[in-house]
Amino acid sequence: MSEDRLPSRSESFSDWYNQLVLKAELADYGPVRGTMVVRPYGWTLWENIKAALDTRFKATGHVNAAFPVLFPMSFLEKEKDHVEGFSPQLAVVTVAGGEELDEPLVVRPTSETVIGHMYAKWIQSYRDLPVLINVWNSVVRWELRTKLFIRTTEFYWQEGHTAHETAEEAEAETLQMLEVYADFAENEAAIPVIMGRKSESERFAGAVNSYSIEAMMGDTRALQAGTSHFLGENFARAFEIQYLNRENSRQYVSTTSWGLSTRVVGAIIMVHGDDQGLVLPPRLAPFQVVIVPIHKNEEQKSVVLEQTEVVRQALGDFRVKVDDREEVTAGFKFNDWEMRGVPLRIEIGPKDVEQHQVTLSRRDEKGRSSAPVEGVAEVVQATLDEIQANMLAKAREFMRENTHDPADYAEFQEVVKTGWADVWWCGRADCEAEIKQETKATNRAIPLDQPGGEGVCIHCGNPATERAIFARAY
RNA sequence: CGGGGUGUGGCGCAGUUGGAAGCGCGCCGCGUUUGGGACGCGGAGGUCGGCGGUUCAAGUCCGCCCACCCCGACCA
Repeated sequence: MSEDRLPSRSESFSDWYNQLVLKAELADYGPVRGTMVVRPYGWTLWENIKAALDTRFKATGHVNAAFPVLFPMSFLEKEKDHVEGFSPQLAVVTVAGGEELDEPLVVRPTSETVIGHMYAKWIQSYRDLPVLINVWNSVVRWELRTKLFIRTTEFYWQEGHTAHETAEEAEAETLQMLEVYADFAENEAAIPVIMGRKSESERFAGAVNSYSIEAMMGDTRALQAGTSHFLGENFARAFEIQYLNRENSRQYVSTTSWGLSTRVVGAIIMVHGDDQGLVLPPRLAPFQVVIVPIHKNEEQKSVVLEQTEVVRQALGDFRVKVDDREEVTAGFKFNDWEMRGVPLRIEIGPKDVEQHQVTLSRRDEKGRSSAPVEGVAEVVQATLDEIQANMLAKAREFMRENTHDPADYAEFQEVVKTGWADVWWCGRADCEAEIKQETKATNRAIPLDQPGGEGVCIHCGNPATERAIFARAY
C-alpha cells in the first residue's frame, strides 16, 4: 500500500493543517521565510471567494481601483497610532536604481495613508462624496511567526476605503460592510460568525472603532475572518481630506476601511476539514463535482466513457472535473478527491451504465446513493444545496456546543482551554490584559447582538453592561 | 532576541568502533491492472548545509558559520 495519510486532527491539529495545505496543493512555502505560493487549486478557491465578495461590493455601490505598492515612509508617520502599530512589521526599500533613496519607501502593509493622500486631492465638495472604492491587492507585513494562509509575510486581500460627509454615514458604512462579510461567510463559506466590536487593545491602529467577524476553528480557537473599521476623522485630519459642505464651510470627511484576506481560505480548511482532508463548500469549491469513470477492459471503457460524456454535458452548469487518469486506480482517486474536498463525487461504472444511473457520494456525509441519468442535473443541484446547508448547520452546532457561559472566573479559566467563553465584561483594558496573562484567552469581540441588562465582570467583578467573547485565537 | 531541535536523491529517513552512500515513498519506461489508497520487471536521480581542521582515510571526530523547524516574545 502506498498510502500517504494525514495526521489526525485530534492528534495534532497544527500538523494536520500544514500537511493538508501542502498535500491538497492549495499552497506551498515561498523561498523567503514566511512567504506563500498559492497554487492553482488554492488560487481558484480564492478567485471564487473574490467573485462572491466582489458581487456584493458592487451591489452596495462600490467600485474597484488600484493604488501603488510603494509609498513614502512619511505617509505612515502622519497618523500617530497608525505608524506605532505598523512600524515593527514594515518592509522598507532604501535602495532603488542602484542608489540610496533620499526618503525610504515602504512596501504597503495597508493602504489607508496612500489612499488618504489621493482622496485629499480628489475630494473638494460634498458633491464628491461619498467615495466608495475597493482594492484587490497584496500587502506585506513582517510577521515573526507565520502559518500558511493564516498569517503570511505577504498576503492577498481586498481593502475597501470610503469617505463620507458625516460620521453617522461612515459608521453605517462600516457596519454595512461587516454585514456583507458575515453574509458571505455564512452563505458562501458555510462559516457561522459572530459580528462584534473590538476592544481597545485589539483595535486597528488609527481606528476609532474596529469591528470583526469571528469564527470558531475546528480546534475551537478563534479566527478573525474579516474586519471593518470606522476611522472617524483621524486619517482625514492627517491627510487634510476636507470638503466644502452644504453650508459652504470646510469640513473633514469621515472615513472607513474594511478588509478580508486569503486568511479566509485557512478558515474554510479549519472549520470544515476532517481526517480525510478538505471539505469545501459547494458555492466556493474549484470543482463542485468530480466524475470518476470505472472500467476493467476496453469494451467497458468505451461505454463508460461515452456515458461519462453524457453526464458531463448534462452538468454543464456546474464546475465539473472528469478524472480519467489511467495510471491510478479508482480507489486512489476517491481518496485523492476526498482529500481535496470536492463536495460531490459521481462514479460511473459498468453496473451504472447498465442501469442508466450514476452513483453519488457526498463529501460531507458517509455513504452512497444512486440517481438516474435522466434529470441528473436536478439531483446534483439539490444535493449540492443540501451539502452547503449541512456544512453551515454542522459548523453552527459545533460553535454552539463549544461556547460556554461560565458562572465564575475559575470556571472561565477552564472553559477557555477548550472553547469560547461568552461572559459579562467590564471593558477595561487592564482587566483584559490580566485575563490574557492568566489564560492566554483574549477578547475576540463584543457582539453587536447583546441581550441587554447588566451583570458583573467575569474577572474583576466590576459592573458590566456588555457581554464579550473570550477565546484563544490564531 | 532567549530556550530546544534538525540539516544525507523530489519527500520521509537509516548510516554501528572513521574504511566502497543506502532504504521507503515519489519520479521515468514496458506490461498486467481500475467499484476504497494495485502489482511485476527495468531505470534515472547525491559537491552528505557551508568553510576550515585532525587523519593514510571524514556523512561519521573537532572548530566556526549558515539555514530551517518547534516553544516564547511580536502580530492577528
